[in-house]
Amino acid sequence: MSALRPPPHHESTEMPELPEVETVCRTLRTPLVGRSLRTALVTWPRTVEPLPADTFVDRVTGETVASISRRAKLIVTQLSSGAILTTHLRMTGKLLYSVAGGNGASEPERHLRVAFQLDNGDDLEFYDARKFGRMRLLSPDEWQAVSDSFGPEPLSPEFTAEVLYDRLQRTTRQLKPLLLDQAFVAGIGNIYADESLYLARIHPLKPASSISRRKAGDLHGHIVATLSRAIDNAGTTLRDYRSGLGEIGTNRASLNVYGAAPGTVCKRCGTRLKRLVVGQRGTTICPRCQRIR
DNA sequence: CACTGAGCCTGCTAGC
DNA sequence: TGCTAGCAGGCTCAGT
Repeated sequence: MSALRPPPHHESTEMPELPEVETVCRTLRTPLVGRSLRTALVTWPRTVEPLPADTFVDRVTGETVASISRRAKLIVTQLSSGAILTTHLRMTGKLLYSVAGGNGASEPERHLRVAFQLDNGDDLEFYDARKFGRMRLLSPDEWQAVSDSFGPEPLSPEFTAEVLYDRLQRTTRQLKPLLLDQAFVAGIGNIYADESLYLARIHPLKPASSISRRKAGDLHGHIVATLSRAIDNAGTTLRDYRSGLGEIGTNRASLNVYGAAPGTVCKRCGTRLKRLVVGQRGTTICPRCQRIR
């Protein structure tokens, strides 16, 4: 048993969350809308399941991209036939536009899972080292059901402090796993959950229903501000994340706790940050600013 | 209902 | 230097 040995430090990797996915959508919109898909190639069939790869290819070939938008962490590509192509990057997925001939931002070819050639000769390529990412082709009804399964968009007008407070009142679940639950609020992942809780000075294990109206207001403000700032900075790149054009995001400099090296101290009070596991996910807090009670 | 753990995957790294 | 065990994590599903 080596339980007494200090846990090894693994450099954190970012996973695309709302700001990163939003950035991918924005960068792909201009080059992609109006283009048609001349060919499609699936090199890892599970990426497009439950459809068989050949069915996916048949259905998508010849389609034209009508629009690109984001819902939760999904890139939503509306196709001219009415079908909807959703892309979830999960951990290491990258959806990259690459100009004819050029390799998709020098990604290793062995990580290519799905590729589309466009009618102008350019390519749209889905790379994913870990193979957790998914592309799904849905009917409008299926898409509606998926979209309805998500909670409110945190940057939409409907997500007010009062709405958040009301939703928090209805459950005793721990705050952090709740924020990560896409049915509670859409698009938040490990980075922005930790950052928002830190800024609002709330312990990640606090029961949701114990949050006061005032604290809920703080949390709401910090969620909105944190996500907005990250979008302004084109997302957070620690290692893998890239925009649709292969660019890194610069939001890393704005992070307070996520990915902090061991020994890092709180910017507010100088206390050594603490790493814990909440809901099976690495979590960094300031033990002084974020008290259970 | 709230929570836990397994499974999906492979790149990376600590530790030998 | 070279090898390997184990960690990283969004999401789904099964079990308590």
